[in-house]
Amino acid sequence: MGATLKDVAALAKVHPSTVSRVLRNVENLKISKDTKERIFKAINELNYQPDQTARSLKLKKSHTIGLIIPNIASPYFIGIARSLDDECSKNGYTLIISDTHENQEKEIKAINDLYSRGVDGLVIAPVQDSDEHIKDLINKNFPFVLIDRYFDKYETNAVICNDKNSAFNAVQHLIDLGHKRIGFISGRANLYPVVERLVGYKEALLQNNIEFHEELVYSSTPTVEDAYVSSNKLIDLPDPPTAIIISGTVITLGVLKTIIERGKLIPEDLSIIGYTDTILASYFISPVSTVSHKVKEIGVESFKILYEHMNSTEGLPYSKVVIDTYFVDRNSTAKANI
Amino acid sequence: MGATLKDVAALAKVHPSTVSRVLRNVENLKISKDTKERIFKAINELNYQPDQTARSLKLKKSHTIGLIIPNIASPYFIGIARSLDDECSKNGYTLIISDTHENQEKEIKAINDLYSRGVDGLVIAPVQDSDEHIKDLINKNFPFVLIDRYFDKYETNAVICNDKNSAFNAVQHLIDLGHKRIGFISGRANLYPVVERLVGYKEALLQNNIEFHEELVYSSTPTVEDAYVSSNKLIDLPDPPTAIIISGTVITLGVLKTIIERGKLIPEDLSIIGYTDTILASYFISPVSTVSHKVKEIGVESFKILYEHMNSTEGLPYSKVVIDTYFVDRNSTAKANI
DNA sequence: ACGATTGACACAAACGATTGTTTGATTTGA
DNA sequence: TCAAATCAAACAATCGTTTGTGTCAATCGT
Repeated sequence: MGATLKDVAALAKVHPSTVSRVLRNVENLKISKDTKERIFKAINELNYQPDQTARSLKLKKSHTIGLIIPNIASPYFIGIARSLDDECSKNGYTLIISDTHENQEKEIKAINDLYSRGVDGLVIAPVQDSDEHIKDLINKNFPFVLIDRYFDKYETNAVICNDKNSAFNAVQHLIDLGHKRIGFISGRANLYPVVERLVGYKEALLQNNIEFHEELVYSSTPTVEDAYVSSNKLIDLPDPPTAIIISGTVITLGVLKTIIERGKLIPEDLSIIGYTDTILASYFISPVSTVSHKVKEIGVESFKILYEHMNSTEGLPYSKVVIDTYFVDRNSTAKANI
Repeated sequence: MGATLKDVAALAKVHPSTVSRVLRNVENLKISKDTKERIFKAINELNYQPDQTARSLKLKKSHTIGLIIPNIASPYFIGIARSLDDECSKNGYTLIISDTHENQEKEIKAINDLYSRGVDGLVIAPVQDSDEHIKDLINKNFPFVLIDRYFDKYETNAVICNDKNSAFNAVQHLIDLGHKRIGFISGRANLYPVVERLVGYKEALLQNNIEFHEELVYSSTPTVEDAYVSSNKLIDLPDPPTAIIISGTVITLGVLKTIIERGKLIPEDLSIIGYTDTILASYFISPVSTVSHKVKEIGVESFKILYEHMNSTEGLPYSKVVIDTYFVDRNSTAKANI
């Protein structure tokens, strides 16, 4: 395609290695001013741009990192992607985003693909249907950090949210308003955040001497349709919940659909607290109070950790960062009317 | 990192070139079964994965394409990205997404970065503040396709939407309902789709003998805040519009904010038609009828065109594909009450 | 004034693959 | 039976950089 180092060198009548050193501004470099000028002139004239592929091959560094997320359409993950992308740009890295569609095979393929493409590190929100490939990465000593989701059985870098706490607080908030029958609807049950939130949910009940009822808890695929079905079942219960915790943006939409159809008023008939991160939550048919995540921080922290691990040969200890959540009140909760 | 061709070759006691040929399954290849088996065994044993960087360097093909979009948080562009990503996966390409934040400099940087990283082609939704860099790509004869936005002054590959028509139809729809004062709020005025939509808007008015009023048209930055300001100005007009065409998702949110605050009812007090592509539009405070885009087709078509241009040395003619839009009625328009 | 330093660059070997060309061995054909 | 054809695999150059090591002249110190 374009001009190469050799072309530049030929035009400037020097050796390619000299051009390379001038370009990289190697330390303790002794090159005459005249030569430098000739080189820069040649570079301009030929509009030379270094071939990053060749550099990567030689340097064994691509200045590229991969982000593997289950759903590129989710505002939550996109927020993280954007933040991570910003950090990358600032530091001269290029980000490659891979969408696994919450599919374990695609995730494994993506990891292999990116690895073999020579990314320097990986940020992964794993599907969590299996974990052998994660173990592989650990064994290879390849730099990566898990986000949002975590495997208790492995020690890895991770940036996760305070899910247990946030759920505990949300439930406590509802209990304080007099609610006793509190529903919990979420996406896939095996996901770390869902597990943790459920733990927080149960702990809050326990601490307030409220019995846990299995029938108030629904997990499903993260689709509007499934959430619609789940929420309808909840409402159809003989003794339906007076409040619902909703785990996930898409799930929230499904629940809203039910609520509209059933003519329920929020928060008069039903209090809801969602987990979602988007300005859109304010514009929902009925605005939803949410437990929100500092998505920006997740991106920043994961880059920071990854950066350290990419640029150190010694076995750095793993970092596990827990990011706090915050509650955004949009008046979708009210006192239980008993 | 991992094992190389050489390692495999050594273990299998053959020459690296043999391993390479066996792996790529070169045509007319004569290799004894025994040797092949030894090679595959070695590959498995060493868990060999070819170094794509080295391949790219040698083959001058990276099987990578770049997508440059102004806003990765926009449901519209994410839809395109997802579709394009799917096409890429299907065809063994990796997609690198670059977010320009609607910033011209970042776009230029992104193009240079991706080019120098050796992507085989580019899909670009340009910021359209300048176009010299687009001309550069043309001169370099580098494969790329413009999406959503287009430069009338250059002939390039492009996949764009039928914006003039869609706006014409939307306005006609409103006129048919008896509306005469129809507002138009959009993001940046210099963007191709905005320009086209405005043309369609004006044509519809003209054809129905309705005078065009400058004060009914607002363009701004694509932010909730600006759209909020614009829509307030529209409503504060001595003779305010009875219907509004809203160009863009974020702009729609700003208008909705105004409408809620001012206590207007949709569609009783005000008819609105939005341009946005997302299931979310159904869940807005007031669902918005929209002109929607076949985002999936945009991804598919742009990949198809790009693929052809990447894999042909002869100067292929440029393709310009126009994708039709479709109207989704969510009852946000009603007869003008005069 | 003469060896030692240093300045300014050139040389050449990598990095890990691909591929046109050779080489030696085996088989074929007449 | 022996040259020609075919088979199976090795050799070596190359992609565009980077970087350790040479080299040769000019300058330095004493």
